Amino acid sequence: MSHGLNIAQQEAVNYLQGPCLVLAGAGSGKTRVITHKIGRLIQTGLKPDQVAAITFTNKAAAEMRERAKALIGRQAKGVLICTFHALGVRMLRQDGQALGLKQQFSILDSDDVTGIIKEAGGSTDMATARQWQWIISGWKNKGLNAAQAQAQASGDEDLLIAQVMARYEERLSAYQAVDFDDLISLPLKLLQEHEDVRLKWQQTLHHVLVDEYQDTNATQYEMLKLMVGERGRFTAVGDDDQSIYGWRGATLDNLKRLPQDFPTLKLVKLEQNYRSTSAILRAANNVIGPNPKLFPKTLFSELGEGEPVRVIDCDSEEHEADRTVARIQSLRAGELLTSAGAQFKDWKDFCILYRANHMAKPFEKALRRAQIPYKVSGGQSFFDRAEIKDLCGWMRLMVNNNDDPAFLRAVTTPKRGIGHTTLGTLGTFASQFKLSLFESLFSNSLGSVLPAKAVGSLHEFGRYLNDLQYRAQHTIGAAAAKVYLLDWLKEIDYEKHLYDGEDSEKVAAARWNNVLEFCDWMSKRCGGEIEDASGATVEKERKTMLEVVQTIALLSTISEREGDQDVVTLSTLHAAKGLEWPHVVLAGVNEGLLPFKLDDDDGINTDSIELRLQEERRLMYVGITRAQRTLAVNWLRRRKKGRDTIAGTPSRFIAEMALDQNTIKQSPLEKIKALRAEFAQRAADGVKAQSLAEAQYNDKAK
DNA sequence: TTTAACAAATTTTTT
DNA sequence: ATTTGTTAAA
Repeated sequence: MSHGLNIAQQEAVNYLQGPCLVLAGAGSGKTRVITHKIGRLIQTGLKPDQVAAITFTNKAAAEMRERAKALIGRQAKGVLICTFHALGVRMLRQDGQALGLKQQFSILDSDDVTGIIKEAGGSTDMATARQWQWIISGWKNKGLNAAQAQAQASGDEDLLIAQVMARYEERLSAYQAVDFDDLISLPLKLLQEHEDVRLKWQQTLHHVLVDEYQDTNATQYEMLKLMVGERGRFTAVGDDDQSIYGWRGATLDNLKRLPQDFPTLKLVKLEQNYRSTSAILRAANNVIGPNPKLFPKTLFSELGEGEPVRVIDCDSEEHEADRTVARIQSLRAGELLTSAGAQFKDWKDFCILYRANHMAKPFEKALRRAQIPYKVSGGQSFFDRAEIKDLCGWMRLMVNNNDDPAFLRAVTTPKRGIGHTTLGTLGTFASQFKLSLFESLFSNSLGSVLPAKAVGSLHEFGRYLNDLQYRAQHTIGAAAAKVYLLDWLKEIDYEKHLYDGEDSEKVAAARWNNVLEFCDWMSKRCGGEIEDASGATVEKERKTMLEVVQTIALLSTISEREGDQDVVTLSTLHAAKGLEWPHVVLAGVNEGLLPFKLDDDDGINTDSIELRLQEERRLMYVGITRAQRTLAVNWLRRRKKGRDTIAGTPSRFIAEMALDQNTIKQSPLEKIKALRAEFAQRAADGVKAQSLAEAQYNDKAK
């Protein structure tokens, strides 16, 4: 099992006795180590289902499963490879009853959560609701419940939010629903308070591998500790330089504490990079250099110097997109390369990375104009689309009648003469009698608070839902599911609803297409026959529709086979972690974007500016190290900010890359430095950057 | 009371 | 440019 591994990798794979921490630098083959170690564990006699590998994203889990399958064959199927959250769902479905959670609980997406918090807060607007949601989530990730949050609250606002949190939690349990944070904190509670459950999981899982360990938060670490128990049979793989989820509660403390909590911890460092050229790696090392080191390591590459890193200055977002498209086309034609070597001519060899989702738009436009196929990953997911959320609302309500957010969505789509006034009264009625909205539909005293007409429409809706529910229980397998779904859509006349709601026929058609795709996907998931990678037909476990619906909230992507599409990738830096491309363009590397504006303390972010800067630097590092052969770094002279345009300054990280003078053709390093100094001076003088940009622009016009 | 049309305001990163 | 709150018509 150790063929093709270097010494350090072998060491990590073969150490099975106890806790093991693998410090894996970027591109050092950490997925390889994990998959080989899974194989090794099975080779030494463990059954596949005694091994678990936990990843951070669904995508990473999918890839891991793929790689494991390639290495050890069909046995990989039995290995539990999933995200922390998916593992949490599994635990709660199996043993959640011990916490008073019924098996058919709902998982709320973050929009649902915002809505509930808004309600729980009384008269709060959307923006503050989001802020509070953020803060509450932060508390939950630290393992605090509402009462504890109240106890540690500092200041009136914290106290108020803690009270809202208490009401929010009440509602969740009334709805029999959980949010994303609960998927970690509730299983943790389960393991803490129920010894039988804890022992069961400890006996089941003989070895747990954790990928991207640096991104775990406090509750995840506690959960891991309880899962592996005293014996501490686990392998944590991570890189402190790639920790970019601090804003989500991830903490490097977990890395620091590991050697203390497990004194027998075996430490292995992977320092050879197999991904990038020396030129790229040097830039990466220079950027990360100023950050304090938890475990010092020196990455090296044997792939040779390679192409110099390019810095490209652009006039605007549109200009940047055009230049980037031109660059991609040139590279595909074999131009721009100073040295011969393997060329990468497929669209899928190219990737454009940026800080924030909305930055994808200009690139999408330019790529479409140039007729280059592309995909946007890590943006708005398929399941965030309004039409899909409509359908999921119906299904969630079918699975869990107490799911009030789902009720509200379903009852109003399509419009059936029930509006907010009726729903408002229904809502107060329901909370008065401590019923869910759906339950109160059938209450006898409903007629005393609502006009007969409204009661009639509500009853009709309720009866229809019961009917749907009944049919869903008897619908098993892909073919039946498909018929069921299409019948349902016809009955509620959803297609008409889409065309009515959209003034552009094209958009409506696209939405309807999404709906059909969703039905297709749903029915496939219901099992029966499914084609696997090789096109062979594989029998999958058959599931009822209800079972499938429950897992939807966790998924972010619908296409399971996106790897083999030959398309250019657009992605956020965060979503790009763990991935690599021959040619990478980092877009919008400006002060204020990357690093993101660090100045204003809005009171939400408790971390110091220095800590936040360090995380931004790691983000830049992650971006640079995605590249295998060529890397271009763009910055904007003028960029849009809200409605108006402001002057752009190159990111300090560009200077920190310490590129060779002569490698910066378009924009010499000195020029960047001078420009930055100039802007800094102006800012100090109190001159608004905007007016400076105006002046520059006018100069150019002359 | 519902629904459609209109005005206003809002952009970090993900499960 | 999209999405939320507001107002007017049905």
